[in-house]
Amino acid sequence: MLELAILGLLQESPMHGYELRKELTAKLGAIRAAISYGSLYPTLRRLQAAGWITEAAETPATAGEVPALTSRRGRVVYKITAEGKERFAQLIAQAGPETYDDTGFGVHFAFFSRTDQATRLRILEGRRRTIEERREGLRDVLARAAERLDAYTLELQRHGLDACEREVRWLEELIANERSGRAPTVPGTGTAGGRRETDSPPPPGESRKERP
Amino acid sequence: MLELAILGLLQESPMHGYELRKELTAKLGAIRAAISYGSLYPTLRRLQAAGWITEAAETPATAGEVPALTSRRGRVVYKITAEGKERFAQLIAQAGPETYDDTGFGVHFAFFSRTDQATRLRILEGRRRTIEERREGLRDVLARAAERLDAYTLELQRHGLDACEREVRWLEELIANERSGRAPTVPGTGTAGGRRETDSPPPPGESRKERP
DNA sequence: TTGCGATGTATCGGACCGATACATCGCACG
DNA sequence: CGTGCGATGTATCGGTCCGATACATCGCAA
Repeated sequence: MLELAILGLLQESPMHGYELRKELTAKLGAIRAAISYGSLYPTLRRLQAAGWITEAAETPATAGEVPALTSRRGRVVYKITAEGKERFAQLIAQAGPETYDDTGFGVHFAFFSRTDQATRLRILEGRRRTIEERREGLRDVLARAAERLDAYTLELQRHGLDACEREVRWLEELIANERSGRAPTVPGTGTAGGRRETDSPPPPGESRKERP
Repeated sequence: MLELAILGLLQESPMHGYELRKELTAKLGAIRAAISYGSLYPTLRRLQAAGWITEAAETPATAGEVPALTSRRGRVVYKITAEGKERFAQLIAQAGPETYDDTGFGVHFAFFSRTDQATRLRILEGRRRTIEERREGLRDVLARAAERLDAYTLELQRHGLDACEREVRWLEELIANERSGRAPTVPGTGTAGGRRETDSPPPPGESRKERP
């Protein structure tokens, strides 16, 4: 999963580790706390060994103002390679069971703008299936084993069941949206504090400008 | 976390691994998929080495009907020891940062009926704090960095924000309930199919009988 | 009779986390 | 003027947990 996320982010622009972590946290903040360096750096090394990313020289472009005072240690900037882009495309298109668990789905969803519509639909439906099964499991426990469990455990199940039902409804909307045209605008979610309408989402085919 | 859950379950009755996994899945189904044997068995061994659980002979009580046909291999039944109960009490009472993440909180909450009220309150408030911070982070991203993110990523954040707001409300109710008396009855959740009122939860002070 | 699904125990490699260490930079406060 | 602290930045280590896999028994239905 980390591999996919890193490849996806580096496709937007080259970055060094610290920056990568911040972007990762911003992009995936809804699904996981914050990626650990203990995972990040080893993964970067692994990706580099596989030839999917390379180290790029620290750009002196914006650093013109600041002179390279002493010697400028550290700051390893990574960029994605052509093979890396292929790898990303392959990872993003294939959907295994791990694509439907909380983290896996979140990461895939976060890169939906780089995913073709058929795959998006497949993933959304797979996720729905997964959540529906979890929901049924919770209903079973609540209906059949309620007397064996204490009040707190039951309350936990109820809260979980509620979350499942909400997520299924959310997915239904996204799926309907996906089928009937473009743009992930879910009408139900209009209270997010910030303004909506901020950006007019691009039509389904993502704008492919690879020029730097 | 697994350690805590196992100790908690074995306190209710002795079990073998397979059974333990099923009970674990039933009790924690709302927060995590299903515990892996690759975690369960090594943990059991660790707990046994520490002296917190012991192997118990297969009870021949209910097996009176069925004769021990060949030789009855396998089926290692574990039971908790006095030291194990102490360990459980210690783990359940202390609250570190890991007590407030999704899994940690879920496990602690699932054993709230074995937790004293002061600790329950402390944990609920800590969890609320954690979720509030997550919520603020998401709001910040949605308010300040919205133009940098694509429509799908934004939708993900909105969904996450919504989940945070719901959980905070849920926690508020639980906290209010906890303060003002007993029983985790959250009025909002009254549609769970099963009957409530099934068990009258014991008054706040748990019954402390350590005699074996 | 045979074969399949549930029960049951077990290991191995790999992913990811939390703690920790260490170095530089800018700036606020004394 | 210095000095110390918070942000930036790279890196490793031990430990927890997962997913795949292997293997054996039991009851039952085709």
